[in-house]
Amino acid sequence: MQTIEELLESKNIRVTAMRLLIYKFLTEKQIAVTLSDIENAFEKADRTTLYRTVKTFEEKDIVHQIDDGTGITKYALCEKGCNCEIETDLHLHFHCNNCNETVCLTEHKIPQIKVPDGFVSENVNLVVKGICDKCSGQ
Amino acid sequence: MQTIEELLESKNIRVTAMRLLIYKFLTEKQIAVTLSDIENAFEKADRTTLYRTVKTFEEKDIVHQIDDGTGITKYALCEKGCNCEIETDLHLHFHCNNCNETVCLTEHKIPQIKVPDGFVSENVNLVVKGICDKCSGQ
DNA sequence: AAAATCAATGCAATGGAAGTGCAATTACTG
DNA sequence: CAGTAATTGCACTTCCATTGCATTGATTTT
Repeated sequence: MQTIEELLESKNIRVTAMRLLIYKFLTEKQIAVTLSDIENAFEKADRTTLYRTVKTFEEKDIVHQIDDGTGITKYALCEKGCNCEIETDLHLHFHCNNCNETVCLTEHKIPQIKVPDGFVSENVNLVVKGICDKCSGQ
Repeated sequence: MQTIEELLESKNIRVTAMRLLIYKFLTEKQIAVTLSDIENAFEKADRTTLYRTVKTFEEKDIVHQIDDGTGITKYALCEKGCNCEIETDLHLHFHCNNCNETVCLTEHKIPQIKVPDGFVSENVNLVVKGICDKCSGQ
């Protein structure tokens, strides 16, 4: 079990107060968050800083970007089983039409998608929309 | 074989010169187009008109919206086999990282996606990225 | 056919999100 | 401790989506 400081250092990311806070925020949220979500959580910090922090995390494969079809890019921590640095990894995300939350279903692998002759598949983005477990249970 | 006029009327859309032109443009393009694409094709027309025309087509299930991950929404004509009015229809689109074009692969059905207990799947958006047939053939 | 009604179009403006340049600050290195 | 490099904050810019309102055009009613 390594600390957040150790994790950042192992990824060659300079440890700053801001980065620790944002990382902590991401671990607490179990869902994918937008930049605005982070912005609302840290009203003191500048939006650009948050933007660039997340971009840094993304470059270093600490978070991955999610396009769930809402038009707003979301970010989520890469967990064990999330090999998003590998181009061919299949990202499966679930977007709830009710609560508008998006979760990563990293443990749910999806089958290989066949494409017609001549097409070369490099990456797959799969977003399932519907009602999530929290909303369907009510 | 029905004319465009008849098609629009059957969908309760008033026939105007603009709408006929835009529909014709969409049939000629075999790929999904952005609003800007349409704008460039009709420089005389106002952007708002084009926007609202496409939105009207979308409401009446003449075109469907595609989110291919470029951040810009694209539109494509619904063809036979494209039952996008049906919530459970699987939209499979291919986005070429080389020429930046997006095509509908309506004839390529994808397998049922399993989601964890408690989750209810209503809709699936699947975008495959890679190199399209035109670009890979070069 | 003219008047009245309703939809479609064009113009102007707004809003939201992504991204950039630069100066100031903060953290590392020798 | 001085110098260097990275980080942060502020001010802008850009791009696309969207809306309000006035005007034009088409359809219906009398």
